[in-house]
Parts: sequence; structure tokens; C-alpha cells
Amino acid sequence: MITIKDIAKEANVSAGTVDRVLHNRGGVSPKTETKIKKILKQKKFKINLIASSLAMKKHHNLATLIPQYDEQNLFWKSPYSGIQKANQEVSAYGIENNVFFFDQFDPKSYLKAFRKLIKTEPDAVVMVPIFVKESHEIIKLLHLKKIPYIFLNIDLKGLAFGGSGYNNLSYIGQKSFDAGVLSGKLSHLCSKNGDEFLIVMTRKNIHDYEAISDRVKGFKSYFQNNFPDAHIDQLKFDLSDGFEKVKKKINAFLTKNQRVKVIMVPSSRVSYICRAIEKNHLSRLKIIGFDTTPQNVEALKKSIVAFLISQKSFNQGYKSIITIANFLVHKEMPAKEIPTPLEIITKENYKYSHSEERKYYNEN
Amino acid sequence: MITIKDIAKEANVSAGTVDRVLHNRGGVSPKTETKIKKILKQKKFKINLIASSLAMKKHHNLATLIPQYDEQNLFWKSPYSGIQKANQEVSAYGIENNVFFFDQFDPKSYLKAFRKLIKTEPDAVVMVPIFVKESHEIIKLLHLKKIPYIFLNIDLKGLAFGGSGYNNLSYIGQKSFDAGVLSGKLSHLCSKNGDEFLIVMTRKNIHDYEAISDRVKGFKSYFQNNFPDAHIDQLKFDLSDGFEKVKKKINAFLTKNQRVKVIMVPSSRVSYICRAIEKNHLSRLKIIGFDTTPQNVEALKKSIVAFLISQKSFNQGYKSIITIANFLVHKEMPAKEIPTPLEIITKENYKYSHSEERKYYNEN
DNA sequence: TTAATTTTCGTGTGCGGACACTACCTAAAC
DNA sequence: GTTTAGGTAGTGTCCGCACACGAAAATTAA
Repeated sequence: MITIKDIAKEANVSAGTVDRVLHNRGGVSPKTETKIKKILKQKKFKINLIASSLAMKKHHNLATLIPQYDEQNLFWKSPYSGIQKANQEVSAYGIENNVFFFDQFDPKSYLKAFRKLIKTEPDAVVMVPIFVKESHEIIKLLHLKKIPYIFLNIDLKGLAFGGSGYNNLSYIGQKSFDAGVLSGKLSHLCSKNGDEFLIVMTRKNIHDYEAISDRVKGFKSYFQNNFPDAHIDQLKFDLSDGFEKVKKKINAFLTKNQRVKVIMVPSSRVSYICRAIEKNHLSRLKIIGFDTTPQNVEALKKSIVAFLISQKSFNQGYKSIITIANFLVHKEMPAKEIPTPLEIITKENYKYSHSEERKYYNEN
Repeated sequence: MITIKDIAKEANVSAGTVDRVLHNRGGVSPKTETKIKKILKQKKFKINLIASSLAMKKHHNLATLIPQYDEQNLFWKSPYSGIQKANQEVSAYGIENNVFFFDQFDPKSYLKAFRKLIKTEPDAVVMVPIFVKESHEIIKLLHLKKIPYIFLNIDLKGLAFGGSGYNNLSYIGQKSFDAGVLSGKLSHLCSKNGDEFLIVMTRKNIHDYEAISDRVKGFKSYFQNNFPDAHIDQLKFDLSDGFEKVKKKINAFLTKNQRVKVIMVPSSRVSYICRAIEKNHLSRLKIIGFDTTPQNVEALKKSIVAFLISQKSFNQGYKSIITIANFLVHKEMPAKEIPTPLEIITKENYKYSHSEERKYYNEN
């Protein structure tokens, strides 16, 4: 292993000078600089990240703004776990992360949580920009204070700051449209000629309306581009609809439309829909949904749901922190978009798919 | 962040004493030991791995024994890339890894490569135990020299050492049987009542016979457990069969058996089979294969292949090195089996699935 | 009580790099 | 010729931990 001292000796300079060259910190004459650079390349010197980050140890102060999860809505538990795992890892690098929760249905709590957050004067922010208007306010302030921020799970677009869009360092999450395309492909693969398709939308999680509608668009686009004659129906439910009403409506529809053989639920509420469907219908149906919430996985294991498309939200949370930590510590510029894999989960491969998440749970 | 010094101050002892407690190195009176341990827990002290590994920096010497890849057989390129990536990362921890290649069809080259390997006196070995008899010899020697070893990609079983099996630290790879079950599920999902299934086996890669036959067993078991009436045919080709012969045989079979609608190829040679199948047959077929070799991905993108089941061999290689490095540096005992996810790849999600591998390629 | 041991613990150094501080040298200004 | 500023380069300290060495304290033997 080549060290700075090795290079220094070779070039007849001190370690300090080599260091200056390595970090372009100036104060080195062109002659010695080129000499050192040559030796650097020749010996294939690479900074020892271990030693480097130990020596740097500035105290960085992160902040994270994410929705609170509860038993009704377990979706946000997963990214939070990933964030916790990452927090543990980066703490050795002198990075501390404060997490601030808000109610995903209450914009006011969002702003309130942010106000708390900003008081900690973070060096960078990871946020889930659920509410459009409020996020705009928040980001304006972050921009003003020159605090870098990244979007987690939701890719807020907008014509902010004179049409150039938001200046988030990165977006970490799923490409919803492509996820929809994939659900279209899977739907089609497990159908035969003449089968009809049904999209069931629930408005329970109003916030990710964007993502859900993109999935639907992707789904439709798959068929438009490949099998434009396919017959696609759509059912919409509202927050206010009770379970019984949903049940009645959907079963009536399925009774009337016996050729519907595949159902796609573009939200994470597929298990809810499954519970509403009567058994005599279930047997002829292939059902495709999103996200591996505990309830959805249950339905998958019972073979009620054929496919779940996972966005590995645990990894999303994990990656968001690691990404911003690398940015702060090693000045590593992340990609503007870090798309999550579109993971196809079935009853048969589930147990292999979230091993890291489960491992984390077991250890804690 | 809590440091050893913080603990020492709190306990009125020196850092050295805390260190002794932390590593059970003895020489500490029971009184102070319990006192320190209490404070350790109370303050939730965790060793700073960064500083720790910097201070430890013993020089570890790894060795890897894997098949050489070539244009005929690109499968082994992927794990090698993963290994290279890991090598880079662990080099900062003072770990050097020497890779030794052999011809996957030549047991002699396997032994020869190993003889070279053992001369470097490695502290641990990562190996792909392709050849049963020769591996037995190799492992006997490793056992004798007390060199820990892990299996990569192939899970060699055997009644060695008095029936207890091999003492590999870990196996990193796919659970072939379950991968077969998954292929069965996918096959079934994209079939309808009355469709017949065909398994096409090539004997080109004779070494992973075990894995391939396990996949077939898994495939069949899926149907036996769920749809025992399913009609499953099987075609076998030999190394000696030329492409033309394969072509003739398979097309004749498909012409005769028009109800065959799904083909499963349990090896990584699915694209080869696809090339052999005439277009008029292809249009009615759903084809499922294994491994994302460049040729297979090509067939996937052309919608000839419906599903590929990937074992993420890049990650396998990567993980094998990381695992053994953690074992050497942090004495972290790995799980006896580290199964790779069974990743379902389609045309639509391919681009999101191997991002790390591609990122690595781009950077190098 | 003192000497000889053994047990227990404190100190110092180094891992590789980052960075502040200082020392030197040259050249321009006086 | 002396002063001074500006550009270069060297030195030292610290990051948090591991480990060797030896000192102090406690115990035992004489």
C-alpha cells in the first residue's frame, strides 16, 4: 500500500506538499506539482479513505424530514429503518442525523416539523416532499440558507427559481412511470387473448397521487405501445368510501365483467382491495400490486396476489443518508437521480428479497 | 460521539484499561471491569470502526480461485468484476487479494492454479468448487493448513471429514432449487389451461450440473405441489451436438407439440436455444431462462425471452470478498449460507437492476 | 518488615491523512 | 544593502483506537 509519505520521499518533498497537491489547495510551485502528480499516477496512489475520514472528522449535522408511520400506514416504517441503519454507519464519520416526523395528511405538521428542523442548523437535509405548496416554501428557505437537500421517495418537480426546477442534489426513489410499464407487462404476461384488465385506484394516500397516476400512465402506455386493442377498465374509490361500499361496488363490477382477469392496484393498498373481493371472483383473477407492506406480503404468501412490485424503500432510506454523507465527507457529487430497482416479488422469492432489512431488524 | 477516552474519564481509569475490557484481553480487576462495562452500556459506546481498522492494519493476504471467462463464456466475468470492486474497497483495510484463474472445463488447470495459490500462503481463500474430486483434495489441504475458505456460486456438499461435510465458512450463491420453483411459478403464471411446458437442457456447462438439475427439480416440484396434472416435456442436448442438430431437433419437437407454450432453460444458455428456434414457433412461446449474460439480455430486450432469473453474480463476487474481509479484520462470523436474491428480470426493469455493476464498469 | 512476584493499570507510539502554523527563500521595494 | 511581502515547503498535532512496555499497586513469600 502506497502512502503519502512514500510519495513524498520519492519526490523529495514533505508529506504536506503532497497533501496540497492531492487536494488542489495551492501554494505549490508548478514544477514540484507536476513532479508529484507524475509520481502519484505512476505509483497508482489512492487516498486511504479510512485514514482520510478519520483525520477529517468535522462534525456534520444532518436532518431528515419524513412522515411518521403508524399501524394504519406501515409504508413509512421501512425507509425509516433504512435511515436508522445508515445513521449507525455514518456516526463513525462524525455525522449525526436528526429525524423529524410529520403527519402525512397534515400540511401544518409538515411545516411545524420543518421549523423544528431548521433550528438545528443542519448541514444538509433529506426530505420527503409530500406537500407541493409547503415544500416550495421550505425549499426556498433551504436555498436561501444554502443548505443542500435531497428528495426521498417523491420526486417533486416544479418551475421554481425561474423555471429551472428545484435544485435538489438528488432524487432517490422509484421511477413510477416505468414501474407502471412493468406492471403492464406482467399483467399482459399472465393473461390470454380476450382477457380484460382492471385498474383499481384508492384515494387513501392522497399525497402520492403523482406517483400513482404515473404508474397508471405507465400501465396504459405499455398496452398502447404493444397491444392497443387491450380492454382496460378503471375503478376509483374515495377516502370517504367505507369498506362495505368498496366491497359492493367492486364485486358488482366483477360479476358484470366476467372477462376481467387481471387487476392492477397502483397504490400500496392492494391487500385492502383483495379483502374486498369475494372468493368466487378471486379464483379467476391475477392481482398485481405495489410495495411489500406486511399486509401485502401476507396476501402474496396466500397466493391471492401474484406479483408485488417493490421499491425497496428500506434501501431508499438507507441510500439517501449514505449519499448525502458521501457528499458532505468526501465531496462526492451524487447523480441527479438515483432510481430504485423495480423489484418483482412473488410468493417464491420473497424470502430472499429483503434479507438486509430483516437482518437489520433481527440485530436490533 | 462517545470515545474510549470519554469512557476512561468517566470510570477514572486510563484508555488502555477500557481497551482491555473492550477486547476481553484480561488483566483487569473484576471491580473495574464491571464498572467500565456498566458505563459502556449506559453510554451506548460503540467502537469506531474507522479508527479501529486504521489502528489494526495488519496485512491480510487473500486468495481467490475462480474460472477464467472468455467471449464464449461471459458468465464468470460478472463475479470477477464484483471481486475487483471489493478488492479496491478493502485495500484500504490492508487486505490484498490475489486472483487465480483456471479453465472451467479442465480439472488439471484447476489444481495447477491452486498450487500457485497456496504458495502465496493466503490467510483465507474464496473458491468456486467446480470439480468435486479435485476440490476435495484442495479442501483437505486448506483444512490441514487451517486456512478458512468460502464457496462462491457453487455449494459443494459432501460427506467429507467423517460425514460432517465441508467446513467452509460460508456459501455465497443462489439456492438453485428455489430458483427452479420460481421459474415454475412464472411459467405457470404466463400459461393458460391446457398449455404444455418444455424444459431444454444443454450440457455445455457440465460443471454446474448440480445447480441445473436442482433448478429442474424445483421447477417440477412447483407443478407437482400445485398443478400435478401439468404436462412437462424435456429435451436434452449434449456438448457434442452441433448447432444445426440442436436446431433441427428442437423445431421438430415444437412442430409436433403445438401445445407447448412455455420453455424453461435451466442454464445460462437460453439465448443459444432461442437462436435455434424458428420464428413461427417463437411467436407462441414464452421463454424463461437464467442469468443476465449479455446475449441473454439481448434476447430479453428483443422480447424473445420473457423472464430471466438473475443470481446477481456481480454481487456474489463482491459479497464474497467483503464477507471474508470482515471475518479477517473484525472477526465477524458470517452466516453459513448467504443466499443471493432471486431477481426477476424483464425487458422493462433490466435497466434498473444492475446499476451498481454498470456504474462500476463506467468508472473503470 | 522487606523482597519477590503477580496483578493491575497508565503511558506512549503508530496507523495514514488533514490542516494549521511556522520557517525559509526569493525578489521586489526602499 | 536592508527591509518586506509573497510564494513554497516543512513540521507538528490531532482524529480514535490497538497494543507493547513498563510502572505502580497489591499480593505473597521470606
